[in-house]
Formats: sequence, structure tokens, C-alpha cells
Amino acid sequence: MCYAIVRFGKEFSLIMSIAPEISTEQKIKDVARVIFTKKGFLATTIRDIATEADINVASINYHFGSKENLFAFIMDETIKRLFDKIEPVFNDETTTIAKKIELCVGYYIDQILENPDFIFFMVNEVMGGSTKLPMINNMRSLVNSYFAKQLQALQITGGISFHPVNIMWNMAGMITFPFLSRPQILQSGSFNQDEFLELMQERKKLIPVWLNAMMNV
Amino acid sequence: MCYAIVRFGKEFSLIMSIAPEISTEQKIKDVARVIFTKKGFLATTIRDIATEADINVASINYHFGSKENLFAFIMDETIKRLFDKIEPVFNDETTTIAKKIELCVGYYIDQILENPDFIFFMVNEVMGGSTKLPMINNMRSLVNSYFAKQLQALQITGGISFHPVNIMWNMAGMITFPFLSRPQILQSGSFNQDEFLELMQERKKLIPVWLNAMMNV
DNA sequence: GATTGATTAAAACAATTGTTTAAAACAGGC
DNA sequence: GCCTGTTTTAAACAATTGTTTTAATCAATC
Repeated sequence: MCYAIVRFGKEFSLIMSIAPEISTEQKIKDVARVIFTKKGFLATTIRDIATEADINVASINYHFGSKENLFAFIMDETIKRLFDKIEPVFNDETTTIAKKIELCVGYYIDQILENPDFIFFMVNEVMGGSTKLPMINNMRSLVNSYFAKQLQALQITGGISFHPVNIMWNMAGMITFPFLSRPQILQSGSFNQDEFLELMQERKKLIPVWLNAMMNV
Repeated sequence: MCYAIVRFGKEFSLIMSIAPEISTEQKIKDVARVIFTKKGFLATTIRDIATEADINVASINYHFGSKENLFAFIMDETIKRLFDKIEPVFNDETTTIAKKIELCVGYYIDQILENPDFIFFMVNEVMGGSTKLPMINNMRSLVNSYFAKQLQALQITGGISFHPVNIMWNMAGMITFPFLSRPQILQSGSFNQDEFLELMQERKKLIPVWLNAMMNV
């Protein structure tokens, strides 16, 4: 609980919760997400988190059991956030393939632009190679989505001449690659931060166009 | 040095180097490449390497100074191997853009198929965020390659209506993404190992076609 | 105001890490 | 056979890690 002793003329009064209450648990989660995302699981120490959150190291294990538990918890939350927004788009039965792609690309790029390290977080998880990942269930739900069915139908009717999963892979690859190599891109001096962002804004419009062109080969 | 005592009738003879000489240094490099690639820099311990290479931990620091030095050495070598093959393709002034893309895609995918963890190695490096990377010099040389000039010319003459770097990013993204998510793909059960490989073989032919379609939008 | 249960804090713990030391083993030249 | 410099080994070192312990603090209830 957060107090403040406030002078008011000659009176002193004790005011509770002058700042919005932020629980230790929430502080840990907020800080841990940032540090895990930036440095990865292994390079992050619970002392990093404790220092940054201004709490005791023991509190982390008290609230989350272990470093690994904390990481898993945050990971679940992060992935859930993403898929909770993508799934409705994919399963909307009233929109065309082209519209779904347009929405998905736009949303995905915006998501990464807001949280640039998110992509590293995802890759980190993949590379960790751990099983029982919430990611897999989410991926499976995308494979079974209405969008997937639309693509399969497109293949059967001869609309595309290749396996529909290629559409998904190409979309994901085109969205994510520039972000993955961004550190190198910026450091090599080919583009500065603003130029990079502008290119990504252009790509929001271009990727759907490109994917459309692909489907017509 | 490697000896063997070989029986020959009633004679015994001492034969030197019956097996090809493998120096300690080479053993360390071979083992370290595999383990670093598989587990990443942080998760790899010099004791892992020493045990696997069947040598003493101190030998690693004797020959390479430090774990970080060893990693940098291997990284340099690995990246050099890749770019030494891509650069000639990119700088050949007698081949068309389409042909360069075809060669590059095919070679790149083959390279990753041969060493599936290579892509994680690359991403690991990017995510490590270290400076003074040989990678950056290599990327810069690609940006200044004859292929890049061909793409720029194509944009100027109106052959493409967007920044040529998008071609590079799309090519790289489409090549790498399936490999990055392979662990999830296989684990989710959508495809098995053989199906995945077959899809990648198809993509060797399809990606150049798709890129060509893109350039005509 | 004492009691209770939940939370926080400081310190210690055990294990693992990369690195160094100092001695042994080795190979080659005289 | 002895000496020389190189390589390998076992052991120790210092630092850092995640975790646990134990006591103090806090907020609420009676």
C-alpha cells in the first residue's frame, strides 16, 4: 500500500494510495517482460529484474516459483495477446482471402512496430526448443482456421498451383525478416531509423499486393 | 601424434599416422561449431565442448584465449563460407536478375538444408547485438554488389515501382522463415520431416517465380 | 492492542561458470 | 641422453547464478 504524508496548512493528513497501486507481482511482470524480451531467457538474471523493479530477489521466487515459471507465464501472456487479435480475423467467414491478408499484415506489422523486440522474443522461444508451448496450440488453431479452409478451397479449385501453407510462410517471412535483421540494417548504415520505418509502412500496403500477385502465377 | 602397432606375419611394425591427423585445435573447432550452433553461445559451456571433443577444458583457452574468442572465430568462418559463395553470384555481370535470384535461392536453401541450425546461428548473432560483426561488412558488400546495381537500374527505368531492397528482404524472408519455425511446424504435427523437405524443394523453384511475379506488379 | 497470515527483506547456500595455475607429458634438435 | 619449447592435464580460483532460509514487516481481524 502506498502512503503519503501531506502538509495542509498546519494540518497533516495521511492519504492512501495517492499513486495508482502497482502490486509487486505486476511490477515484476512488467519489468521481466522488457528484460526477457531484450536479452533473452539465459542472459536475463533474476537480479537484473529485481534491481530494475526495485524489489528483492526472493520476491520473484515467492510470487512465481522460479525464473523459468516467470518466463513461461510472460511468454503465455505475450503469445495470447497476439493470437487473440489474429484469430478473429482468420475466422471471419464474411471476408475474402485478400481482405484477411491485408488486415493480418497491417496488424502484425503494427504490433511489431509497437514492440520491436517481440519478434526476438518469439524466435528466442522457438530456438529454446522447449516443448509444451502455448505457441503450438495457437499455430494449430491457425492451421484449422477458416482462412486455412479458404486457401485449401482455392487450391482445389485451381486458384493456386501450390500448397496453401506457402502463402502463410511467405506472409510471415516477408513481415518478420526486416525486423529480424534490423539491428544489422541500421548498423550497416544502409538506412536510418526513419527510413526503415517508412519502408515498413510501405510494406504494409505492398505485401498484400505481392501475395496477390503470387497467387496468380 | 597417432600410432598403431600392426601385426604383419611374425613382424610388428610401428606405423605413424594411420588415421588422418586431427589436431586438438581442429577437434575443438569441429565440436564447438556443432554445439554453439545447436545451443547458442550462452547455453554452451566450454566443458560441453571439452567433453565432446575429449580434451581438457584448459586446452580451449590455451588455443583460443577465451570462449568468446572461439565463438567469434567460428562465427567468422561460418559467415565467410556463406558469403564466399553468394558474392560471386551477385557480382557476375553476365547473368540477369532472374538468374541471380534463382541461383541464390537454390544455393541458400541447400546450404540451410545441409546445416539446419545455421539459421539459428545467424539469428543468434543478430540477437546477441554485438558490434564489430563480420556480418555487417558482408552485408555492406552485398548492398554494393552488381546485383544491387541491377535492381536500382530496374527501379529507375520503371521496372519496379518500389525500393529494390524489398526484393532482397522478401527473398531472405521467404527462404528463412520456414526454417526458423520448423521446430514448431514439426512439433505441431502439420507436416512431418519428409513433407517439410519436399515443400522446401518445391520452394526452391517457386520463390524465384514468386519474386518475378512481384516485380511485375 | 494482540494475533494471524501474507508479503518483503537480507543473508546464506549450493551449483555452475570461464579462467588461471602449476606440474606433467610430449616431440624435436643437438 | 639431455635440453628446449610446446602442448596437455588436473586442480584450484573467483565470480555469478537460481534458490532457500530465516527473520522482519505489513495489513487486516478479532
